[in-house]
Order: sequence, then structure tokens, then C-alpha cells
Amino acid sequence: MERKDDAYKFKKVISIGVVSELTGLSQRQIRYYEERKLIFPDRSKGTRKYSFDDVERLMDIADKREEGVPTQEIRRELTKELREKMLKGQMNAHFRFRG
Amino acid sequence: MERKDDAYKFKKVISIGVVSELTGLSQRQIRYYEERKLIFPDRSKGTRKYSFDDVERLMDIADKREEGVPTQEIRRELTKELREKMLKGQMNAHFRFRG
DNA sequence: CGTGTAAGGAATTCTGACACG
DNA sequence: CGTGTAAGGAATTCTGACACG
Repeated sequence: MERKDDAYKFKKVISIGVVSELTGLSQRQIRYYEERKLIFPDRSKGTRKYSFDDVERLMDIADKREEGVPTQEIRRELTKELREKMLKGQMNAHFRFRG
Repeated sequence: MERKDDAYKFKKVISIGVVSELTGLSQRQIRYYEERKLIFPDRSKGTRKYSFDDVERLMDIADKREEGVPTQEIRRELTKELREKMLKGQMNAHFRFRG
């Protein structure tokens, strides 16, 4: 039952240094996007932990920023996208925790 | 054929501390199994980075060790399993071409 | 053989602030 | 607003070794 934990995508296990390498963003930027509520890492002790889903999200954010879209606008867009995904029933993965 | 890089499973991004939490193994054990060639993390600078696949492999190793299987024997078993997986992969490819 | 631990150092991450704008 | 940087501290990781066995 819990052997099928293919939810690697949503497990928060990546440190900010690796996320920075993966996304090409500076740690400063990554922390700032958190401050602006664009992304929500977990905390283990003091250090932030991100998922692959977070990494993808940050890449989307990076694209939008390059287009000059301000963070607040990006936040709205991401919220909207999330809403659409939920309607399409693709949010299952987010909450799919067998046990 | 689209090289869908949803290969989160094989990306080496997890630090030893997180692997330790995920597997229940001590960092000492994890490093030792590397020394015994049971697992092969990447290195970014000095620090080890593991994949989710590595984490699963370590859980298998932990099970075997609890059964009293020595590391050298586990290494043989894992090598055998890998060989079988490769064969299975080739068969899949074979059938895909025909059907 | 497999694993714990103390030791000292190196690399990582954190926060709050100053800067530019 | 968004991002760079220097600063000092805290948490993480690394290696080689001693211990038990």
C-alpha cells in the first residue's frame, strides 16, 4: 500500500543550494519569492526544504519575472492556475497520501 | 519520442541528513554502505547527494541487514536485481516495437 | 564486520541590514 | 520593487581514528 510512494515530486527534501543550481536563481531570489508568498518550502530545524514541484514552480516564476511580471501578479496567476488544476481534478497528487 | 524528464526518482539532490531521516539509518551506516559499494551518491563539492532511488535502495539494504545478510552478499543481490531489471527493460522495448 | 562516537575543519544556510532605485 | 552583498552565527557534513568485536 505505502510501497507505491511515487509522490517524489511533492516531497520536500531539497536544500536551497541545490534548488539554486537547478533553477539558476540566486538564493536571495528564492528566499524573496517565499517572502512574497510565491513558494512555500518546509523547514527542518532552520533550513528550508523544497520539492521538485517547487523547483518547477520556481522556473515558471523565473520565466514570468524575465517578462517583467511583478511578484504580486505572478502570485495571482499561480493562484488561478492552482484553482484550475483543482477543477480538473489534478490536485489529487497534492493530497494523495496513502496510509 | 519525448524524453519526458520526470525522472525525479533518479536525480541526485538529497543530502545525507534527509536520507537519514527518510530511511531511519544513521549517517555512519549510509557512508559505510557507500564504502562497501552498495550505493553511489553524487558529490557536489564535498557533500554527498542522493536520489529517491538511492533512498529506496537503502531501505532494501536496511531490510537485508536486519535479516543478518552481510554487505558483500547484499551487493551481489543488488547486482543481480539490476541485471534482471535491465533484461526486463529490454523486453519492454522489444514488445513496444512490435505492438 | 558493522556501527557508535568524539574531534576539528570545511561548506552550507540563516537572518537582518544597507544599497540602489 | 527586486536583488546583490558583507556579517556573524548556527546547523550540516566530511574525514580519519579509536573502540568493540
